[in-house]
Amino acid sequence: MPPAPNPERRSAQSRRATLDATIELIARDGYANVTIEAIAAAAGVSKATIYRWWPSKGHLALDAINERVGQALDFPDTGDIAADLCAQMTEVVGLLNSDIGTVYRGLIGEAQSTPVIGAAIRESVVDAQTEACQARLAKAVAAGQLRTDVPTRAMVEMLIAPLHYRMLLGTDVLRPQDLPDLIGYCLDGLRPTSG
Amino acid sequence: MPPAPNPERRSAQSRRATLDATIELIARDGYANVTIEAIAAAAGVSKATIYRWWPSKGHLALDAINERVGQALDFPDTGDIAADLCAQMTEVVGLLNSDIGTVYRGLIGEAQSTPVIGAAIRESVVDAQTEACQARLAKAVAAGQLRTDVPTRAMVEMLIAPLHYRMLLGTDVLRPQDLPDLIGYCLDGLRPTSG
Amino acid sequence: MPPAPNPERRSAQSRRATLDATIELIARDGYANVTIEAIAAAAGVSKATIYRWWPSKGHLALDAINERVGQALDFPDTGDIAADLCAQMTEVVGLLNSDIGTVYRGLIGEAQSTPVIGAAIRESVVDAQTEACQARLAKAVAAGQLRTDVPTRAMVEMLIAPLHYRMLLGTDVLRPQDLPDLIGYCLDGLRPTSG
Amino acid sequence: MPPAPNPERRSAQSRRATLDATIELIARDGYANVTIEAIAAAAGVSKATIYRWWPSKGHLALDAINERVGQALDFPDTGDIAADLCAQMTEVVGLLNSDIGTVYRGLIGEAQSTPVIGAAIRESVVDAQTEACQARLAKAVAAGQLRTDVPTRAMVEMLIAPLHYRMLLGTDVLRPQDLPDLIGYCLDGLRPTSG
DNA sequence: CCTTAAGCGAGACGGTACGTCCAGTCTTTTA
DNA sequence: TAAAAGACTGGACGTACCGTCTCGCTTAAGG
Repeated sequence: MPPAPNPERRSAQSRRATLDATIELIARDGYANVTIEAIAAAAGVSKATIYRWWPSKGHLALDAINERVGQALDFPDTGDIAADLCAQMTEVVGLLNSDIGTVYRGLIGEAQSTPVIGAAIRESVVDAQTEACQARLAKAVAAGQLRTDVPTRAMVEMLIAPLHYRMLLGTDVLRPQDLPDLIGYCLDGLRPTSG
Repeated sequence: MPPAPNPERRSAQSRRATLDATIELIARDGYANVTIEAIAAAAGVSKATIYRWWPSKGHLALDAINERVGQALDFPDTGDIAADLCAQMTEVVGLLNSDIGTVYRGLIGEAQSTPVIGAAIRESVVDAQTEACQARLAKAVAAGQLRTDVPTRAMVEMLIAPLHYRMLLGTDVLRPQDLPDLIGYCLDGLRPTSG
Repeated sequence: MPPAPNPERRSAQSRRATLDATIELIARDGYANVTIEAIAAAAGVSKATIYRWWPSKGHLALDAINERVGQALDFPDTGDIAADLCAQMTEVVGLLNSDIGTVYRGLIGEAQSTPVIGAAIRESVVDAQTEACQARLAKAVAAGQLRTDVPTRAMVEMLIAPLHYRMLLGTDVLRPQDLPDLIGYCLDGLRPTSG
Repeated sequence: MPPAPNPERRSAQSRRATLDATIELIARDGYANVTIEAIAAAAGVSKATIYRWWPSKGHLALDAINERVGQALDFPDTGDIAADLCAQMTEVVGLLNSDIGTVYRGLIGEAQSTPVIGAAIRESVVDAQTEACQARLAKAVAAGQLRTDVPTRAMVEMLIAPLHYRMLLGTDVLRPQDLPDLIGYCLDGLRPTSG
């Protein structure tokens, strides 16, 4: 095992170039068709430098995504749960239809054979989003806008799963304008019965 | 290009051994960690024979799945749409939790970087299932049990997407006993408003 | 450990091209400056093929030499020991001043840090030459032309060592016309004392 | 090109540690198996410091040898040429059988592919020894103990070459007790013919 | 005393080659 | 004539050093 490198001496420029090249190449050629060597060449960086800071292509790609998305994608709270969900999910759909989305798709592909990557995706992406969404839904439940007998986690999955399904298995990408209907159908089943 | 081989002279035994080894190895080691060479060795078959009959690991794995699942998984029609959906989806969940599921997961992973495989999965697996489900839902719509203003395709996705989401991104596999609730929440939003 | 390859199926053409490229490149660039990758590229052969048949650059280079020199370099026997030695050693000097000599030098260099190569050189080159020379000298001893109290092995080294010394440590290569004097000085000390 | 470093400010301690580590590591692992990085680590010195003062591993190793051997190894002059040669060469053999010898062997190996090192070895080691030996032999010639028609340079090579030959190509190291015979055979051919 | 300029350790960097592995093609032999 | 066996080219893998570089730290000299 090599001694852990010292992050303080890390070259910011190499880091930047590597992360950028990662996203650019994966967006162009597809996750599995991109090699670490190609990333190194495109970034003008040596392979050793990449391996010094990232243990695998998966970790590198995930890092690249997280860095781009930041801690963004917070849920608004206007009181109108349908509108708020729609606003936030529209942003998500925008991301998924961008280069980031292509990288994300590839990463989920990788995760099917590399459990470590699956765990890392959950930890740094999925869980954060899920919890934020659950929080917003919980407020709606408290406000009497949603049923109390459905766990918010189940609600989240009902809303989010179709996005992933379309991205991973569909031909046509999910368009932002499809969101209101989709959300509507879900909420219809999640509202308290008036009787 | 070599002349297309004559399927009539094909060795049934080699085919069997190859398909079986494919599923066994992928179930054990994960899709991406299995090489064609390993499959050939495990099946006691030569690499050339595999390449003669399948253009890629993806096509081979897909073939192996289809052969196991057959044209099964038809939807029953007892008149009770919730019960019928639950019965069929229980079978699907059973498959996804078996070796077949592992191969299917890996295949969807592959599809993220190999569009041909994505198309092949849709053609031979997804579309058939979707259409069968749509047909059963259409009957329920006609019987006045479901709303007429929601496309059956959208209904199908609401039901099926969470299964895939859990399989591809979850830690805990979806258990059969979770199905009734899941289906219930969906149908609650899909039933005609009584007023 | 990979299964031993089957020599009968070996590609004669790849073997030829590899051995030729080895000698050519080493003669041009010097032993240590030649990489296996460069040999592979120059020979139009893949690295894997080289590693399949030779365990290291040293073994490859030694093979290349042996193949060129063959079992040649036998000692003549005209009855005149001085003339016979001179004739044979002239041939040796010719070889050492050719491409083969450059490879041989490099190989001896390698042997200084890689005992396996040293042993292989001795086994396939040095010992054969030494024994042939000893045999010729033994005849001269039996014929009363050389002292009986000096081991033939010591005689061989007295004759052969200066060639190596000049090759490995000298600036000016040893010229064929220097041989008669060199041999003469040695034999002067090795003839029976007439008194 | 960086400005030449100022030797007056050089750290004597770093120099010592580097030279010692060089000999120790090469004696243990063999010349070619020792990296500059390993020397730096073993000496507790940074790579840059080594590169600041020595242009290559070869120059470093040669420096290490010279520093150990000093200007020693002068030829005695008791009047008995055989005894004097034997005395001095015994010392040489002692050195060659020590750690220094291992380094020297490796260095000669390096010289086969790096002409600069060959020249440096000749300049700082071989030539000095040769000249000293020639000087002693010249005295013997003048004293009528050796032939006048053989260049002293040729005499030196006859004596010295077998030592190198054994060191570079032999299995068994040359033992000190072998020296008298070896020298005897040579001198037998180099003495004036009494008739 | 205080600054400055060098040598120094540490170690990150762009490269190059390593020896291994597998993809996908091809040839030879067996049934 | 399909299939088994397996050698072949090609190319990426992840590792190890190369020789260069930039960083702070120490240390001695000169103002």
